[in-house]
Amino acid sequence: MSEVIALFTRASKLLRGAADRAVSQHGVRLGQNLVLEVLWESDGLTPGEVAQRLHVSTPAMVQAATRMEAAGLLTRRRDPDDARLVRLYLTEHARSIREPMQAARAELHRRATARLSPDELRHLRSALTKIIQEFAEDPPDEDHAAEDSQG
Amino acid sequence: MSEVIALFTRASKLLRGAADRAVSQHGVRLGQNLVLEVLWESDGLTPGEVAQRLHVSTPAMVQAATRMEAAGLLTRRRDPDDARLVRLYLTEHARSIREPMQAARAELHRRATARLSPDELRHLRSALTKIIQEFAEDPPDEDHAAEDSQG
DNA sequence: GGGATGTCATTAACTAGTTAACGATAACGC
DNA sequence: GCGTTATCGTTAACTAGTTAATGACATCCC
Repeated sequence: MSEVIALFTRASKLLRGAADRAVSQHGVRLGQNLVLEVLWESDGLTPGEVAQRLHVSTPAMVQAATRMEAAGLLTRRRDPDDARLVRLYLTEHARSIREPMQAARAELHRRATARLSPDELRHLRSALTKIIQEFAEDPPDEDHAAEDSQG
Repeated sequence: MSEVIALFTRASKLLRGAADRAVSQHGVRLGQNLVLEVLWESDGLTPGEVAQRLHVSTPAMVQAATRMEAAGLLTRRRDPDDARLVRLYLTEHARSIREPMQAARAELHRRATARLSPDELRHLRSALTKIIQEFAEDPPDEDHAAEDSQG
């Protein structure tokens, strides 16, 4: 049908597949690397906090944590001050793969934008941001925002 | 991180959620409407054929067919000429919701592109097509292609 | 015509997400 | 201090996708 949403779906799936293959080389599954990226920045978050940052439900994060625990990527520890809370701590191994994983992410980004001119890339970011704004209640994650700044 | 891939993922998820809510009103789940759209056009395809058109695996389509059969949306019938094949036929009910479902899809499209100028929309389609070309072995579904023709 | 090969759908086991229900623990009100 | 309420993580049941293994049926070739 070649309409925007169909193109979007297709591109999204292809990107997802490429990302999965990329991170799999380091024994990590797609989605797990997003958790890693959050915890590399701030270790010891709770499942709920990570879920919120990744825009997924808490149960999804709990299940991911269980798998990642089994894979030796993180450990759960009860918060000593509030026994309702669980805190997620990365293992030494998870910290050790930070560099190569980030290199893989950079390479994926390079490839995704390979056929786009800087101008097209700027347009794309702008369009994506507008779509996000249309559908999100929360504003679209303005770390150092993409708005119209041609970073 | 506000980089293109992150924006992409976020937009994709939001679009997916909006699409799910839209089709749910008609008792259909996300993904099922894609199957419906294929079968509305050509009823009686095999699971493998539908899977190929939707770029999903055959088992995924088989499972979707099972759920859709349980939901009264389609029936399976063995091909009389080749007993390996199963053919999927829509029920009367599935055919009856074609119009409202397509209206919902149009509305979703309208909303997704609400904040984009025609020029931005054209840029977006072009960029998405280029990303698809970068990652797909198959060319990106050229029904009446989006390439650079400013339809 | 009958055995090797190919082509289907299906099942199994998995990742990954959802909502709803549950259970433990804090925190608040009195 | 103790019951109610709120806040966590977890589990359960589901949709939706993947790859790998099965099994039924065609086809090819001899």
